[in-house]
Amino acid sequence: MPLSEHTESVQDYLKTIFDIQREQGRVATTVLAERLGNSPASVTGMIKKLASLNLVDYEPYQGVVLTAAGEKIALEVIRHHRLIERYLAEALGVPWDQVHAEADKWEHVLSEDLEDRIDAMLGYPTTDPHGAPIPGRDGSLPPPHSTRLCDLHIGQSATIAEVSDHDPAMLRYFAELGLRPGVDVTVIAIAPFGGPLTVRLDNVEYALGREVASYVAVCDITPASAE
Amino acid sequence: MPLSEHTESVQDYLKTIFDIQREQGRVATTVLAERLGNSPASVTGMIKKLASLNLVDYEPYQGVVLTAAGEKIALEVIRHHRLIERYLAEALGVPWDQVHAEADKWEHVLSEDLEDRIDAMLGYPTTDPHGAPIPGRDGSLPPPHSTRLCDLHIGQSATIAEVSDHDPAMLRYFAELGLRPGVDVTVIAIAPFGGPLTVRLDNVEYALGREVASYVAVCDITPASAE
DNA sequence: GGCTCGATTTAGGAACGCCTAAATATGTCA
DNA sequence: TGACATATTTAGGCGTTCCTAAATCGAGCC
Repeated sequence: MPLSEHTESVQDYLKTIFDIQREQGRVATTVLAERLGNSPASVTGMIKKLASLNLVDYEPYQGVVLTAAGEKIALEVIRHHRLIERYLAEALGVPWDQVHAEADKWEHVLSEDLEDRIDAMLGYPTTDPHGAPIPGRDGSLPPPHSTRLCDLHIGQSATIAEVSDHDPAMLRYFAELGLRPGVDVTVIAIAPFGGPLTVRLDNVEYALGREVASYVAVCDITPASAE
Repeated sequence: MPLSEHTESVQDYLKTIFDIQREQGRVATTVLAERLGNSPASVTGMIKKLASLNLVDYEPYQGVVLTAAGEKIALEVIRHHRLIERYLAEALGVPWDQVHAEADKWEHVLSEDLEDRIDAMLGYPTTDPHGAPIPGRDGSLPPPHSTRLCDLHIGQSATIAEVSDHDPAMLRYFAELGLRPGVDVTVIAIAPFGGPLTVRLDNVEYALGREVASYVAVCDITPASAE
């Protein structure tokens, strides 16, 4: 059953369930409600509908998990979303803190034909501007990054793989620092008692809050004290 | 009141009312219903809503006319639509018989910011791929073309100004003929009793049905028998 | 083992945009 | 002028998605 047979609401629910599921496994009603900005009661109603469409497995009081069919649709929506983000940034110069909001609207009206044209025009990209992977047309998606910037030890270097796109203000902050996917980072110091990390980016040192650093995923990590 | 404060339905109604009004003056319920693919009863309901929003002047049993506020919104929607059509054709290579359907979906989710970026990227175009004028940001729009291809006399030449985009199959036919805005055309013969016109396009002669020729607007007409 | 608090579901309802069927207005033609 | 055909509106309803308020479940704590 193609994407377009489902309402925008259904698509948004599936996309959001997929995201939460990646982080937390089973998806609780309240968590979903909060992420979507709806009341828990409304979410229960929609969940029942999704269950009757066999898009989620629903256990009352126990939350939901996507079925294979639901996951397939979620991945199509996410593919649209990330491809559009990439296109907006690359072809139209939209700042990276704005592409998410824009893509949230566009993703629901993108035809398959246009999706293919955009994909080809961009040279079949594999990540969006925040470093998040773009699912393949076949629904393939690499596993999430296992290491965050805040997990590194002093002296370790790594490459920025992905930054969270949930807060536009944080994205503007990252942009100011030059902290973006593909850039190398080295941890210079870690203050005790949950204090800030000192990192070097492009030969400049910055102090980053521990929480902010948890929103940055890294890869290609060097062994500790390589420096 | 900005565009985005109105539902997609309202935007579609206003856009369609504007189009019909240009051709026929006051807009009858039935005509609007047919163009939108809705039942007349549904249209009456929506018309009342538009009237209560002061977007149309409604006289029961007499149809509607846009108010200044309604016209402003209609022009914004049409600007979005035609700018997107142009963008799709030019930047993404979408065939001109498909841009209309695609734009009908995209027009409702285009932010002002993105509108400006697209406008600039295209070099502030004044027409869409079918030759229809793109309203200015200020709502300005040139008057409709006064002459159609079927209005020309034998021997007259003119330039194609605009073709109707209502039928994708007809657009594909026009594309085959090389009949597109900006191309010069000369009327070689006109068969009697409503018969076909023979026209020359790019040094090739074609016979065109009278009705088809009525869907083509022309400009820069030479005096009769210039040839 | 009962209690209580937070999470979740049920109940009831609203706005929107569409529908069909039935009633009513309009305008034209004899 | 009256009757008919057509255009239009009214009445009643449906599906979707959301809401608030009230009931109910579940799990940890005393």
